[in-house]
Amino acid sequence: MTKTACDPLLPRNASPGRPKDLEKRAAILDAAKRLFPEQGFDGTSMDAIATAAGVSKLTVYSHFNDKESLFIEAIRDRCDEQLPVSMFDAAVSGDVSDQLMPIARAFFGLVASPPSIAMHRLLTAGTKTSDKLARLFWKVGPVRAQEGFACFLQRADEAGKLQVADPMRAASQFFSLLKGELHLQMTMGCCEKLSDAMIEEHLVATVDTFVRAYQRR
Amino acid sequence: MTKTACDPLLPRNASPGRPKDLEKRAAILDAAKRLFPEQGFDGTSMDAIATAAGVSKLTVYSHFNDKESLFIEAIRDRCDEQLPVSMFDAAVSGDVSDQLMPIARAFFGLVASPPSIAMHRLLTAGTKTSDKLARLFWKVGPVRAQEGFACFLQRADEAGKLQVADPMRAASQFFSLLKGELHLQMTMGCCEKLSDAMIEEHLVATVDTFVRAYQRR
DNA sequence: GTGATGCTATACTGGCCGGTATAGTAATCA
DNA sequence: TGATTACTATACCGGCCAGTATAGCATCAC
Repeated sequence: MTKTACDPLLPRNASPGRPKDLEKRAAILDAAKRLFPEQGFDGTSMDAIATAAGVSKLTVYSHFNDKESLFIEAIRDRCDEQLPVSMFDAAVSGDVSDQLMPIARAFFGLVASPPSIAMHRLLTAGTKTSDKLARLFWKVGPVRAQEGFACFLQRADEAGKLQVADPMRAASQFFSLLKGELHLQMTMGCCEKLSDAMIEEHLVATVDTFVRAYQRR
Repeated sequence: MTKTACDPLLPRNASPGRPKDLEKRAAILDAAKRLFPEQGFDGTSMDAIATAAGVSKLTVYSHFNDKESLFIEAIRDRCDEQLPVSMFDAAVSGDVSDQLMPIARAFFGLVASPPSIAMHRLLTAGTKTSDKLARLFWKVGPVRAQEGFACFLQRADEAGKLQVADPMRAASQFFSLLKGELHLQMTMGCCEKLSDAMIEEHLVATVDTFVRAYQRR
């Protein structure tokens, strides 16, 4: 029997000619995901992206309609990647502070990472483009994390470890405290050194304050 | 007697020709202070500033060396203007929460104002130029406010109203809580509506949490 | 093979912008 | 009055960039 190269069960490639190279598309997207956060929207030229991807500029335009489309896809990808999968599904047991500390470390490590800082800058740049993105990011980023952590807090409340009337607000407060002035300094780029000891001290103080505010009374 | 126009007691105008028009300089600076926050550094052209100031572009360059110099002077001016003069000098008396609420309202009103948001965006833009500025802003802005509030907290501690072991950290935490996710949403530009009721609710919850964490025990 | 399409290289258009040049007018001093 | 300087208007330079055009080569389906 003749094994036709075009399996009718697979998604039919409508166009007869040479198919687009998906690896090139990925390379372009990778370059965009790296360059946009590094240099901003205005600061990143399509030529630079094409060069970084090892591809001609026209190829970039054949895969993506224009600069804005590419930007949006790149940022959306980054959001998905950085989303912590399941950080809050631990059962409530033992000392609450001991359970909060790893969560605090993970969250701070996430938002304080250079890609997250770069991301944050892009989203707060106030561009027309970044507005649509910000709404999208808000749903898949902060909101999802808050819901997960609020869930954990509710379980802690039910287990009698904490007293949390409004878990979503408490979760939001916890994350705000965690970011704190350190995160602000980082986004501004005027962070002196930020030793690990300082960070750990900050995390401990944050968990401490949070537990004092929401301890059972 | 002849009243010479050149009073030797006044600062001597070294140059013989026509003096620079200080009003024009002020107009340029005003335009820059308005346009830079609105449109960012890259997004604001020197032509636009000259036009907005009702002045020729060359006059702009005669008063300011280049775009970066103008940017720095404009932002520095804004920082000085928005600095809250003395917000924390109230004596500690009566219910602490009642004293914290006006501070919370004032601080939130300040950082949530459109000029502050625009300012914040500029400082976190990550430009080479904004780095120097951020350090400068850090001293005259957040640090000064934290010192003032930390002073208030220390007095509250000494009066037995609160129990604050580390006033500076507590002050930082209070401000972080106050900004919270609302401020983040604003800087991203995806704030839905933000009714006054929501804001007041947020402020009350913040003060409440803060007092619970730092109440005397 | 044939035809259709993807990719590359290069060059180009049109526009914006930072900064400069020129030439003329206005204001101030001696 | 004359010298000097500020200011305006306009034009220009050089550079960067988004996006397009052209022409040739590469790769796929049939």
